[in-house]
Amino acid sequence: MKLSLRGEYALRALLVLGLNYGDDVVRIQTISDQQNIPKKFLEQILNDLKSIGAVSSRRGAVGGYRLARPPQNISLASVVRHIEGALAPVSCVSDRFYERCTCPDEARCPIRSIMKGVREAVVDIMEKTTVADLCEQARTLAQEPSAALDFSI
Amino acid sequence: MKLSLRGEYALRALLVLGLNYGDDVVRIQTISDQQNIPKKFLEQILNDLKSIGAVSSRRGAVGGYRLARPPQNISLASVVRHIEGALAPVSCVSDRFYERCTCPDEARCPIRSIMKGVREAVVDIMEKTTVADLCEQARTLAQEPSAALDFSI
DNA sequence: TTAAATTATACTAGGTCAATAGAGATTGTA
DNA sequence: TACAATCTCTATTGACCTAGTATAATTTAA
Repeated sequence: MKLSLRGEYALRALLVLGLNYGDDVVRIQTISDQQNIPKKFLEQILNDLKSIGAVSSRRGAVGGYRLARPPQNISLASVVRHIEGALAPVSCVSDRFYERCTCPDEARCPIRSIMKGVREAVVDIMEKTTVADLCEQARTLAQEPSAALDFSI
Repeated sequence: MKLSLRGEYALRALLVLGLNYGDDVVRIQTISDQQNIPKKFLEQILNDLKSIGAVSSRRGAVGGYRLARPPQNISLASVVRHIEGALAPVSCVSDRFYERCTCPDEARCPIRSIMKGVREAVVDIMEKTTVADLCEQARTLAQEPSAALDFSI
């Protein structure tokens, strides 16, 4: 049920780009340093994010990456789906990655009906959360005195 | 974000055993046939489920498996956690499989706070759903005329 | 022209997944 | 007792995936 490191890195990179939205491009090296992500690996990931139009890049001496769309327009669901595949725990309840499973009768499978619920809960959150929400949350947390954080959940 | 086949098979096997709860033991072969699960693979899985006290077995000529506890006492969460590991999408929000991640400041990580929500939603469902619920749902769906199923969701 | 950056492709070590294989232990029954 | 049916246990396999690393090419500003 876990996200790969690749997916996690993608979100963290988008967060950095989101916080710099409107400014100049951000170098891979900068993101790599700030977020402790191996640079060469990050290159691949950012390049990959171009194909869904989440980021765009400028090459050359003062090159780097920026968000290709406003941050409130990039949902976590779209990013994770592209990098990880289905959000659903089993592919027989996935909307865009549907695959028939080997159970005797899909329509009467009780596991399937439970998993539909799980999928819906996950999709709900990931679909409505955007890079803009991440940025807003980051700014809020940054102002919080560190003492208060110890008591959160 | 997906369950492995191993985990799916485990749930399907438990469903069969749940539907036979109170009766005699069920042979691996029977479960394998009913659910289209490779027999040798299923052997491993069932054996594994013994270690969390979900099932027990009888060896020998009329051997087989049965639930070791009442079905309402076996949560999907306990099974999936044992077979797959964390229910959380990132290990820094996992309760029993916690691992620090590489982000610069965990306490102020906005991705983390979103993922906490995802984890909670998943855990909520998986924790409160038991093998008994699967069985009940299976019986309900079995009575449903097939025409009605086409219109579900 | 040079340095700094992205782009592209290929490679790799290690791990996981989904089995399969085969020998062994246990038990009911003829 | 012999035997057949069953679970038990360990090992192995091939395919694929993960998390990178390596290298060379291309683009661009100064």
